[in-house]
Amino acid sequence: MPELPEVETIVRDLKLVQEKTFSAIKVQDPFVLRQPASDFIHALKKQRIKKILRRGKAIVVELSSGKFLVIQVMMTGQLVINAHPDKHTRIIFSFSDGSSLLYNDQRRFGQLRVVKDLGEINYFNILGHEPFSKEFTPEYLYEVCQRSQRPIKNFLLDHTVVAGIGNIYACEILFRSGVSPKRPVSKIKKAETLIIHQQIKAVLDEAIKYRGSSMRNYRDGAGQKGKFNQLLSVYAKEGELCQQCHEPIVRMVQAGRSTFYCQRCQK
DNA sequence: AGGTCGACCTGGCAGC
DNA sequence: TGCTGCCAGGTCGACC
Repeated sequence: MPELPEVETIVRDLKLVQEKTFSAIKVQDPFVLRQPASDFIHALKKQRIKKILRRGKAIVVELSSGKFLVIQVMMTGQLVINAHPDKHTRIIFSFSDGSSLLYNDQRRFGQLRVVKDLGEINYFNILGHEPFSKEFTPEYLYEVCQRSQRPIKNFLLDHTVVAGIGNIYACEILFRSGVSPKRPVSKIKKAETLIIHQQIKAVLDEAIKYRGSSMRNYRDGAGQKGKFNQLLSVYAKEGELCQQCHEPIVRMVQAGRSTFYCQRCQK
């Protein structure tokens, strides 16, 4: 899905629908719901949106009933305000003031549901620290690294370790840190975890400022693409020359997913 | 028990 | 043009 910066951008854009009240919900494709459509509609109708926040890569909409609408957009989900429905529109939310919000999802991996308690969704129970929380310290990162032999790339993708980092930003963070994606985390020195910790925050923060990266499907709440692509150094740049040493960027597969890196700059 | 892999879906693109 | 195979931002459960 959209990773942390993209979901954060969507959540910020959704401030526009805060305080609005759902008047109608049209389920075009119940496949994306994790409960019967009638339950979903019933739980939302006439509810006012109190607050919208992000946890990991999930969007949490707090309703006036005290329940939560949870949206995981996964790879291709979009939430777009006041747009025209198309063939990928799965849910149409209408508000009492005449405005609307569409949930579009090409691949239908996304999931929506209304719950009383976030603990009903296991994702929230196992999620690690948020990168921008005070709990996410260099000491924490170093300590969890000691307990594993996995390559650092796979480790950064593990949302039970740290929430919100996906394939694009894991690659970029490691490039900026000068650390090879293959390095077993237990072999990473304390000074290096300090740099990686710093780069996690720096890369994600910068990507949020640029409203995320749009490789293919990602769009913000207004239906616009993110602009961080132009600042990517390695992701999807196989064969292009490293901006630092001019060696070609290499692609390899780790845990079934593409990793892009510079063999000379990342040790 | 930690870690990896395939499945879940649809569609775009490269190569033949 | 049309087919095949590969690839894609995530997550979970099965399996080693």
